[in-house]
Amino acid sequence: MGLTDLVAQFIRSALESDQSLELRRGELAERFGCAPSQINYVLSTRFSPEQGYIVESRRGGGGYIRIRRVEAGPRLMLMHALASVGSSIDAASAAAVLTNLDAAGAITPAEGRLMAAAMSERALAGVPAERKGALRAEIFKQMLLACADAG
Amino acid sequence: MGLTDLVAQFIRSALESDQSLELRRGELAERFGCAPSQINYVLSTRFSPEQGYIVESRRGGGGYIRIRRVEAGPRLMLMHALASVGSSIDAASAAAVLTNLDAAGAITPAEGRLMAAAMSERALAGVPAERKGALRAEIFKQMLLACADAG
DNA sequence: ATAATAAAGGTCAGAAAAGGTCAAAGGAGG
DNA sequence: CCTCCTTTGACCTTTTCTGACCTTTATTAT
Repeated sequence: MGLTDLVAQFIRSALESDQSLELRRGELAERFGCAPSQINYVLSTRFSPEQGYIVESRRGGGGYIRIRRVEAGPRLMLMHALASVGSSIDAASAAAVLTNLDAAGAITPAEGRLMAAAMSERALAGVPAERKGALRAEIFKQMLLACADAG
Repeated sequence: MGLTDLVAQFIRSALESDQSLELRRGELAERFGCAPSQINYVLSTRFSPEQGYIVESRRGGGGYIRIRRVEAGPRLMLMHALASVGSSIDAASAAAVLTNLDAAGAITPAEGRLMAAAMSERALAGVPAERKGALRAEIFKQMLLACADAG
């Protein structure tokens, strides 16, 4: 497992016991023997708002980084997801939304994988680049509606 | 025996002891003294979904290729369905396939609805008629693969 | 008070480390 | 010779990681 995933795992497990966690970028970097900016990379790729996290920070002496997990009810999350899709979306963002929905229990892991597959670059290869995002959004919305229907 | 079959043999025997195997494309290529892209050729001609294998990969630092054999049962049925889809399919035929899979217990009703929604006329509105069938087939196959992936 | 200094964290470009694609050359068999 | 399967190489995309440089905040010296 790469450094990024190690750090991400460390943070996730810390978030399991406490619902919000505060840390020092420098300390964490030192603990994992990496460049401090690596921590920013982990945060931006693994703890984005789309994935259901809020990250706040403060610079200067006594600075810190605070990470919080945000969760709403399943129903609300589905609606919120539907609204957030808009008229175009890329595969990575869609996957992040799905991760979030799964974590909140709004969809099952199997449903998440299914939807991700339907919208993957692979599935939509052959669609002109300029139309891909819009098509993905349309498919996504139809699937989310089907989910909301079932639930 | 050609290179392709040698590599295929190597992978198959590794899959005999372990049900899933993870490897580095570069390493394998080096071991067999061939171009890395040769590995892709082996995988696509000898370890396709139609042949009962699921291949996943990841690029970038720490990247890998994972190969899994699908055993008999519902999963294999999904693979067969996948093989039957072909390069183009209309919504009605897709629905028929889904009905069969559901009846056979290979997918849940919820998964069926989800897939149907992803391939619905509604979702694919805006796609030129002459491309719609091919796109639906591609999406369908990716979704079936994702289903087989689960578990 | 003000100015300098120290102590955080932020950004971004670029190198490095994988794997992917595709067209074209090579070979074996009919 | 012709066709199909193999094999390669050039070029591409994705993901990770680092280092140089920047901004913000707190503390300390004048």
